[in-house]
Amino acid sequence: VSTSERRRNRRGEGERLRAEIVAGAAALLEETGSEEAVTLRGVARRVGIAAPSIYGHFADTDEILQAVIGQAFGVLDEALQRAEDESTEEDRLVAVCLAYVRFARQKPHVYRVMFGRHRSTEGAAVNRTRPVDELSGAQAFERLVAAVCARTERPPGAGSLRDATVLWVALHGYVSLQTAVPAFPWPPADDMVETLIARFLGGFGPEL
Amino acid sequence: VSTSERRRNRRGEGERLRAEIVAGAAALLEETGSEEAVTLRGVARRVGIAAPSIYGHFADTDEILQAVIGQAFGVLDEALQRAEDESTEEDRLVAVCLAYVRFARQKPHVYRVMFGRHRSTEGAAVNRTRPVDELSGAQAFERLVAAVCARTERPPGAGSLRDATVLWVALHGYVSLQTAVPAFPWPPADDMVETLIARFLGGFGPEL
DNA sequence: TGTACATCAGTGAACGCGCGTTCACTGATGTAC
DNA sequence: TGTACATCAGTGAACGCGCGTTCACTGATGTAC
Repeated sequence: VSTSERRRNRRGEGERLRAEIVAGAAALLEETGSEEAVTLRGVARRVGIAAPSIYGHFADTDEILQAVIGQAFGVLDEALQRAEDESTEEDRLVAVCLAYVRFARQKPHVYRVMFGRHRSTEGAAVNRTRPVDELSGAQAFERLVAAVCARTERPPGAGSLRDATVLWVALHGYVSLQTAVPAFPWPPADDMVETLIARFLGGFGPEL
Repeated sequence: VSTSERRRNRRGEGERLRAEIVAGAAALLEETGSEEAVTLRGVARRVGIAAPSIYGHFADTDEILQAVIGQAFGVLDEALQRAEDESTEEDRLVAVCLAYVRFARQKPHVYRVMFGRHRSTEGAAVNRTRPVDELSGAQAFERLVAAVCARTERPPGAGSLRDATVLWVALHGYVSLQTAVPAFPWPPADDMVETLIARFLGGFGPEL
């Protein structure tokens, strides 16, 4: 995302601007730390285009944010997959959890928007529980479930859904609070992740 | 917070408006679910006064939000204290945790603002860890520490700070995600809290 | 007890600003002949 | 190979709106005499 002069895209490559807009909005969000700073005109300035040029690709600012969120879920999933691939079954859970925490710490404000907005319109029905695999982030969550199963040496099932939920909740609480209240005396991230896993999967953490 | 006609406060009672502004801002935040909806003019409309009337009590909108947050921390602390008072040492931890969760569920958007904004300016130094008791919510946190100690039958100390941190992180993650992703198949709140505490204490939750 | 006056609580009109959105447009680029 | 043309990618100016903020003000209320 540079500030240098923009060259108009060639014919047939108009879709490139779409990607630039998403990248610009993500950068703007992460830099300012404020969702309110992500305005249509603000994004246009950041990308280096005239404001109306956005309408060719997005109907409104919310659509841009949705695209930012969607892309971020993809990046998160890739990070978890890499952690999966580069770990043994034994240390997979730690690796996946650390990758999750690292993702959240690298893009704290994008992360906050991913998991901090009330998304009541997700799917058709409101006030209705849906299967996990229909929600955004489903793939990432499934990786966590798989890593839990690898660690507890149990087959996937309702129990591992519960286990993964408990662990997810703890990881999310950790990274969110660390971003929001940096002045709190947090333990080092590795320690914290290990402790969370040990405690919430029924083992004993260090120093307990 | 009514919409009925306002009567001008009598002499010497001008401070009443301050409280009305804070209440109006909190109501507006909770109803709209959006921090962006809490504008100076919006709050004035909600309270039923002219916009400039606010300047007698607050310098800007952020000051109003700070007051809302401060008051909410007071309410949270009172709720936890009530839970303390009405419980035995044995079931104190469950009672305090449930009170925390209930508070967050009753005012989910106020809660989100309390713990979701990056407060880098808290205290003088930036990027610097501070003792817990200098942060907002310190009293509430101390109640959690005390409840953990009551349950583990250990004296307060570094270990219980760590314990309370781990539990806090889990509770916060739970209530935040439940608000943000209501479509996720969450277990009932009581089950979830019990599971979190049971796991956290190194025991075994139900169905594990 | 009455009355003039200072003060307090709050107002109404006006401003400049950035926002989202519309409209007619421009100019480069590829294509048909 | 040249040229007319359609199309594509993006622009500039303008609009109405709600916002924060200022300013001089109003009118009720308590107080001093």
